[in-house]
Amino acid sequence: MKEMYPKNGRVILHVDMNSFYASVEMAYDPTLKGKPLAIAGNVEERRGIIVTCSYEARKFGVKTTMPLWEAKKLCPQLIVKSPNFDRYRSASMGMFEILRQFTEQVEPVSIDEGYVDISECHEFGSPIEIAKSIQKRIMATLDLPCSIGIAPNKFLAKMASDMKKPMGITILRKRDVPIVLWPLNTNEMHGIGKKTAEKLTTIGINTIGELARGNEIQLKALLGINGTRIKERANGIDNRLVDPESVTDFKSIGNSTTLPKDATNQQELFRVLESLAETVSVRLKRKNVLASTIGITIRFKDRKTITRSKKLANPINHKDDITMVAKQLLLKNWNGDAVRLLGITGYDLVEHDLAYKQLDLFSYEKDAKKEPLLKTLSTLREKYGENIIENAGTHKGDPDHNVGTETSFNKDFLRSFMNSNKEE
DNA sequence: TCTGGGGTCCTAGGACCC
DNA sequence: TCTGGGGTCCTAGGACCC
Repeated sequence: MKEMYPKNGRVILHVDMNSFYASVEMAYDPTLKGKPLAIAGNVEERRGIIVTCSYEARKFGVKTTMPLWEAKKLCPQLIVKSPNFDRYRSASMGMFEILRQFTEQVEPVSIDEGYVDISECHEFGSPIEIAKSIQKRIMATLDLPCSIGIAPNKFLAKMASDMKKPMGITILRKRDVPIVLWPLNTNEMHGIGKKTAEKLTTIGINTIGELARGNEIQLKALLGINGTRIKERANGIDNRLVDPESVTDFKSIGNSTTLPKDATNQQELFRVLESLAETVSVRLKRKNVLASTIGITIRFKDRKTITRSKKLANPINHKDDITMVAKQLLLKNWNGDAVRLLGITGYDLVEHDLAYKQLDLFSYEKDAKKEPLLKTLSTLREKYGENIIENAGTHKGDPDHNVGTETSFNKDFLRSFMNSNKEE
């Protein structure tokens, strides 16, 4: 083992659940096992696509992202189920709990995959033995299959876990890279999609091997920093650490929906925004954060998609506030064309406690010119009740009307506050 | 009957400030 | 009189992944 993994070398596992949603459904209802099963969004409507499918369904050519009608044409006996995210989330939690039985150095990257740094994990045997134990334990307790890649870094572990499915274990050492990775096309590489692969062909690079030997200046000119990065990866180099904390600092929370049919009616679009805002609000609150930037996504009939966002002076997470900003963004940027999809996303997330701590600091601020803008609408609501904002807005010239004279903040503040979160 | 919904990271231009 | 250079913030879009 010492020879296999040099003293300072790391040992990273990438654990990848096999056709996760479908497997969870099969674990939940074993009569589904061995049958062609697909999980699809919008099953009742015609906009549904395949999210995941069982290996039995794949034999018929059914693939992820394929429209549902097409999948049914390929496989008429296909069993189709709507996703049940609560079920998947709890299976996912079970899976990560098992990984943490070996080490705390676990980094979830999505609901069904994660990295594990087992470099310091000596009491459970060799890397291969650990991978086997993980696989067995996940199968025994959750009835779910997974594939595991073992490598000296994240990139190689990820590439390795993809090589044998289902229930595979693959070791990919750095010295295996020329034989195993270099013959593959660049688009087989994690991090290279259609567009990048196309760009690479314009400078005569088609395989990972050609990329590994590619001209760095040329790659950088073509792809920016990513050019340098993918060349390194093609050479088996990747120094990113396994970071167990990365799950907790999420950057955005959003919700979007493809409308049952394209819409041009403003009231209809407004109602959709209200419902999206509600979901975003609930999710923000569940994670105990507020959003300082609200963005909307509009996809038109022709699939052209635009995003528009507004940075707010004050972080929010109340559904009415999110709705207000989203509606303004829509009014300002919608040209009346038929809309296919609408979405709302909150960015620049601030922890609830932090936002309130800032409030306390600023509640001593008396100088109106220094506008204590860190106060939040939600905070005001909590202190002064649900109607404060609307009332303050309606009672022109007397924003204090419903606040009471004893309150610590002044009209100037409220006015500047209203302005900062309203027009423009 | 084409093509969902959840994200992350990077780039680039303009505003603004010193 | 005819105009630099750097840094940061904000916004929009694109590529990629599951």
